[in-house]
Amino acid sequence: MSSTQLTKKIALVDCNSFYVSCERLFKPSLIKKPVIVLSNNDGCIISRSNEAKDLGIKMGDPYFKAKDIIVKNNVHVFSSNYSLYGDISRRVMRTLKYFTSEIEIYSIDEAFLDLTSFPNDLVELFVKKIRNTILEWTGIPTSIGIATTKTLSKIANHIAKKEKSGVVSLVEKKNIDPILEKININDVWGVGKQLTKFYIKNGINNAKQLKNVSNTWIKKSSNVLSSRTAMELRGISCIDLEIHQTKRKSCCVSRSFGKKVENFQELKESIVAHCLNASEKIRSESLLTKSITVFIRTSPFQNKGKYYSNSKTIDFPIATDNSLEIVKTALIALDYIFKESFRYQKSGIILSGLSNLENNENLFSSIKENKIKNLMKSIDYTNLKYGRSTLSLADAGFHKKSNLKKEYFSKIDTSDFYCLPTVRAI
DNA sequence: TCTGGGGTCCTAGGACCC
DNA sequence: TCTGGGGTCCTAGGACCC
Repeated sequence: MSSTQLTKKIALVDCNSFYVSCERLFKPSLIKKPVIVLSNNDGCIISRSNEAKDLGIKMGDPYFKAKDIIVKNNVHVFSSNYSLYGDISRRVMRTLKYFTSEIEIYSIDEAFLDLTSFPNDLVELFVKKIRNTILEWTGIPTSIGIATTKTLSKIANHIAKKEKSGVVSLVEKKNIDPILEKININDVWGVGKQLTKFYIKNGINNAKQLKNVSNTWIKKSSNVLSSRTAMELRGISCIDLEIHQTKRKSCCVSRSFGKKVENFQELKESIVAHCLNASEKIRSESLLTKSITVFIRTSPFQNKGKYYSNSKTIDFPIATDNSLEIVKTALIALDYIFKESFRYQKSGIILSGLSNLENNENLFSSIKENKIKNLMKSIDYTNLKYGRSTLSLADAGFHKKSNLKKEYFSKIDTSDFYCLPTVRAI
């Protein structure tokens, strides 16, 4: 095998305007039209079609601030439909796995592939085939960037987004400096708001300049992560692909309220609902939690009324996945931090110190515990079969209309039989 | 009037020990 | 009355990602 065969080749596959693309699947008339998708509560803009980007609509902007542009330009608006996006995402990832098992699913719409074993001259052709297959099998357009490190593949992908072919490889490029020079420092993976400010202050404005800065200086003035980024720009791979799925270490469930909440009862109901949600999640992944954090806060954006934000963490005596115990503990924590006469905007819980159920077979497990285990199992089974919160706790409130705004919901659920479109023969 | 949700990792600083 | 220094562990908060 020649040495070129061994060049590290990492591809980053990224779905274009993913949430927008998912909505377009069911409304093809929206292709080439400006479309945006909003976050929970129709709060922020979290996905934009290229046409919407061209109108100057910014990622993360609050919806109400962009409303003028949206109305004036007839931008199509959707509330987010996460179960749809999750399902489409699984289809995309399954398609990728059909091509290679050397894959790290990085987010709902991105995956890294290790294509090192492919000959350099065939790799571009191969990813074009991948791209076409994803489009054909799922209807989702993607961009693919290939390079010798993760950070460089991000940059290749960034460029691919603007190419018609949707594919860009930097692997065989002798000198990529002219390319790196055109990449703004804040577009480099791992460089956020704070680092951007810091780098610009020190005369580092683009990826090429960061690449040429000394490691010791970066480490001294920032941290190891930043020096890794610079190394990766030099083509030295420091961030490995995580091919094997690792279990998560924490599980957070939180929501903003559609309408501000002032009374304790309503806050309590939201916390109970979050707990049931989170404990169901960790049980489905065979995890136990060591501690729970409850947090509540008022809106940080409103000047009227004072700001209040607080949290409380409580450890469990023994790691648990028992909804009842988790709820009970959460309510004790809530009692600690709740204060009257604030207009609460958000509440949430975090389960942390998660560990494997199998490694925790407890010597003291009693008949009572087995009963609880069986109860949890049947709750999960019922809710899976008949829909979320068929079985719940009285504390979560009865038949409550959820305090969540979703004005532009597409009402499509690809995992629900009753949402199948009907076709009639004429 | 209206500003999302869910993760990971690193570091500084305090507590504690010898 | 004088009052060290170094190590480890833990946690809260910050920065980053999508």
